[in-house]
Amino acid sequence: MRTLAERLEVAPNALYSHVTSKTALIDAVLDDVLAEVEAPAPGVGDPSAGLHDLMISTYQVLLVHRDLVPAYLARQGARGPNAQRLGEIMLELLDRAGVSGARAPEAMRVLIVYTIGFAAFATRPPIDAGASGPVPGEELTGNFVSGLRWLLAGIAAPNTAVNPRGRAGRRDA
Amino acid sequence: MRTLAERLEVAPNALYSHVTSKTALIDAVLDDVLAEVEAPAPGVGDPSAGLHDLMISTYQVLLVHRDLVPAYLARQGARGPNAQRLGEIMLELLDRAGVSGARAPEAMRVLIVYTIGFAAFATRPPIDAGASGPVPGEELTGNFVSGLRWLLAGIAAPNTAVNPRGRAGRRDA
DNA sequence: ACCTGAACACCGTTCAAGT
DNA sequence: ACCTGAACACCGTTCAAGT
Repeated sequence: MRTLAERLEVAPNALYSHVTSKTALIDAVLDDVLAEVEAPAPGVGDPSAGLHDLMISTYQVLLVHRDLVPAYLARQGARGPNAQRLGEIMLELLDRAGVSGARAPEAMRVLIVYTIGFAAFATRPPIDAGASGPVPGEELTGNFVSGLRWLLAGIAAPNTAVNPRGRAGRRDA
Repeated sequence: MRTLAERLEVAPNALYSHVTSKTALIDAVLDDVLAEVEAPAPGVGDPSAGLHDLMISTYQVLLVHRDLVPAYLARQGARGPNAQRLGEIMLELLDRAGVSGARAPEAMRVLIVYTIGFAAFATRPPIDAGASGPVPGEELTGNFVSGLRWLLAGIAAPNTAVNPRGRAGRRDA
């Protein structure tokens, strides 16, 4: 807060005329950033591909403020208006991909946690405060995409549960 | 640090005779906790089931110190001896599950990020500091397991890539 | 509505000194 | 080897007061 105030050339406590707390500010910033996520128009295109693109866009957008992401993850991706909008889009895509009922919110949460988790993971410890090369964690994007595909493949598969001790998976029968 | 020192009934700076920094302490604690993860003996049992059980055990063990997990995630799961041991076990299981070469470390990282990410996500914001019911986030275990199964199914599947624009996935041809 | 100075109640960490 | 008192350089936040 003090650093931000310095950058705005005001006293630190002046910020509290605009924001109730640091946490609320971070939540607001992250949700603001989510406005830049490129979401496919509802009802058009392959839903699986739509989910694929949506999560990748989310991942890349989160990387812009990657230092704030861990806090965001711990706060369970505080639901701002933009996060809410993306949630609705995800459910629509999942529904068209054949994932509905109790499985839908589960799949959504898994995709969200995976994506935010990877963005938080990409956060490099501040080794060199000066150098500002390409966005760190960008090298991990390929890894993120691989996992995303595995996840989507598993979600799309009818019931390919990898059950530990025999007994084919049947979660909703 | 000051709270810990109080609990140990020593001055805060006394801790620095045993630990170089707060970050190092957290890393050590988390790695210590990882010692409790139940890992299957190498070479025996179904590797897919082994991975399944290993990640679930890791998830549950991390929940014990769930408030430290977000920091741990941001530090990329700092590699202590126990984390290293688990990594080797994972690679062995992946190999026996038919995942080798460049795909193996990718799959490993995906599984780790997913697991730590979910544990970090399970962290509840401290609403009620007093009440200590069952470990929070325990209700999310079912959701975690669902996602884990989807992930393992996707990893195990030969090449069921969900490619955005046609063109069947072939990552290592 | 938006800012300020001053202060409160904290942090992690270092340093010199003790035993 | 392990501890202490004192201090440094910070935090986020509140409060009363100014315009």
